[in-house]
Formats: sequence, C-alpha cells, structure tokens
Amino acid sequence: MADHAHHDGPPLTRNQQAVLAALKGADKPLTAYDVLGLPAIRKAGMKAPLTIYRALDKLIDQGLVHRIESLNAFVHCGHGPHDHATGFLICTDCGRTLEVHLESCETHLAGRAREQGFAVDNVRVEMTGRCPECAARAAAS
Amino acid sequence: MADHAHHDGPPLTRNQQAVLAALKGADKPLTAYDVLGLPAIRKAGMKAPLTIYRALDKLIDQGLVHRIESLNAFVHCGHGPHDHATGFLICTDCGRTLEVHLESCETHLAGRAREQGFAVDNVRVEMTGRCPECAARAAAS
DNA sequence: CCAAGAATGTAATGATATAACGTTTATTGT
DNA sequence: ACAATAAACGTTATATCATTACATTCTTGG
Ligand SMILES: [Zn+2]
Ligand SMILES: [Zn+2]
Ligand SMILES: [Zn+2]
Ligand SMILES: [Zn+2]
Repeated sequence: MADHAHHDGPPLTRNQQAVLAALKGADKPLTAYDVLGLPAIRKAGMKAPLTIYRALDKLIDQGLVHRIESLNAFVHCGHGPHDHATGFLICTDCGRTLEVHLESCETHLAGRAREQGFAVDNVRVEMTGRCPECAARAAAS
Repeated sequence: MADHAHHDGPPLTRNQQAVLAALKGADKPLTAYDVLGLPAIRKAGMKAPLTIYRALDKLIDQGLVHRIESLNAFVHCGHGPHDHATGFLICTDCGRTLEVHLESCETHLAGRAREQGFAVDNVRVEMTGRCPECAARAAAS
C-alpha cells in the first residue's frame, strides 16, 4: 500500500511519520521529550524539542494523535476521525491509558454548558483510576 | 466571625489565606506565577514559586481551589465540598471559567469506564468555547 | 520546657513549550 | 520547465511551569 489505508488528510512528512510511529510503538502516552529521546527519532535526524512539537501539532490536527492534558503527554489514536468527544482512562499505577467514546454523554455535558449560555466547541474528559490489570494485581497482594 | 463560616478543615495559614484571597479576587484562573506576581502576595512576604505551590496544594486538598489542567492554572471554588465531579467551561475569548456540576453525567462517565474494567477514582471535565458575554460580543460585530 | 510534626525560606534545578529567524522543500499557476 | 508561493524544517535562545534538597521556624501535645 502506498499510504495508510484509512486517513485521508495530506500525506505525512518524514518527521510526522517518525513521531507517529514512536507513539504507535509506545504502550503509554509519551511526552514530547520522551519522543525526542528515542533512538529512532535521533536516527531520523530530529534533535530539537520544536521539531517534535511541530510534528505533534500536525498529527493532532489530523486526529491521529491526542494530547492528554493532565499528563502533558501524547498518545496515538487508531479510532479514525471522531464524530464525538472522547475520554481517557488514565491508570495511576502503570500509566497506560484507554480511550473511550462519549456519544450520548457528550450531549449531556454540552447541555450543562448550554444551560449557562455557553457555546461549547470542545469537550475533554480525563478519568484517573486503576486499569483492569493493575486492579487485579492490587487485589492479589 | 473568627474563621470562615462554612469549611471545616484545619485553619488556613497566613500563606494559604493570602493565596486563596488572590484567587478569590481574580476574575479568571491564575497560574502559580501569576499569583506570585501580585503585589498583595509580595507584601505577604511570599517570593518563591514553591511557596505558592505549597499553599495551592493544601487549598486543593481542602477543596477550596481547583486546578484547570489545560491551562496550568488555579481557580477558587465557592461551592463547598463536592459530592460529585465538576466540569469547567473555559472561554477561549476572555479566559474566564465557569464551574458546572455533573451529578447525573458522572454516573454515565464512570459507567463507560467500568465497561472497560476500569476502577475510576477521579473524573475531570474541561470544555472550551465562548461564554455568554463573548458570544454576544462576537454576534454584534 | 521539650519533642515531634507541619509549615516555611532559600537556592538550585528539572520539565514543558514557544519565539525568532533563516533555509530548504513541496505545490501551484503559467 | 520556471517562477511564485506556501509549508515544513533547522537552529538557537528563551519563556513558562514545577520540584528537589536542605536548613530553619512555628505549632502543638505531653
Ligand atoms: Zn481518538
Ligand atoms: Zn494500570
Ligand atoms: Zn468546585
Ligand atoms: Zn468570554
């Protein structure tokens, strides 16, 4: 395949591909400086924070990456273009995250905002707790 | 009144009172360095970032202040102890925020997490958009 | 008073993000 | 193909947000 199967936006540049691959390969969100420190990234010739941030900005614009505000970190998204707001479940033990969709809940949230006369254009939800694996491990001890 | 009417936690120290007063007096969230820069704060003898962060930590513990993750900023909360998760409406024009309560929606959100086997202990919601004033001003132009 | 714990002061540093400016590379119209 | 334009990139410096380490002072219960 010439380019990626789904995903229609403009083709990714070399830097953008490298950063996206880094996030895909990680099992948890990475900070920009985490990405910068990866051998594959240095090998691609990227050596300044700004280089990483620029690639991340484009990837976020295209919906391929999400930013987790409470971690100052970035995570790959394979769920295609989002019609609805999404939420993140952040494990406080292992640091891994899970993305959840908020179809119906989004309506409810935005409704609360409208009650106040507020015109919402973006909804972010982040929930911390324990992932199934860490909850099980904690129960066993 | 000797101490604050509602609010039962330990009495606030001088530093904590100064920081809380600063946030109460602001019409939008302030960063720690915003607080540090206020004349009233300097007058109170506080001159290092750590001093501000320490006070903020205690105020957050006591539920008197919330942190807005996507702004790295802090805002006073006058709604007393929270039984439920709260959300913040953040105006992208003027920077002011509004706090909303999420009684019923919280159940829904946490439900999504439980479907994934995730045990939630904290829910954060931040919504950006335009506040009533800024929406009206934009419409007028 | 005295010991223990909490809060504070002070300095240095770590971690995250952007500004400014010039160069290179890709796209578009002719 | 060529020039004009726009997008991406490189490089350096700097801005912004947050914590570590350690000494000192304040508060509180015995
Ligand atoms: Zn997604
Ligand atoms: Zn976990
Ligand atoms: Zn509140
Ligand atoms: Zn506004």
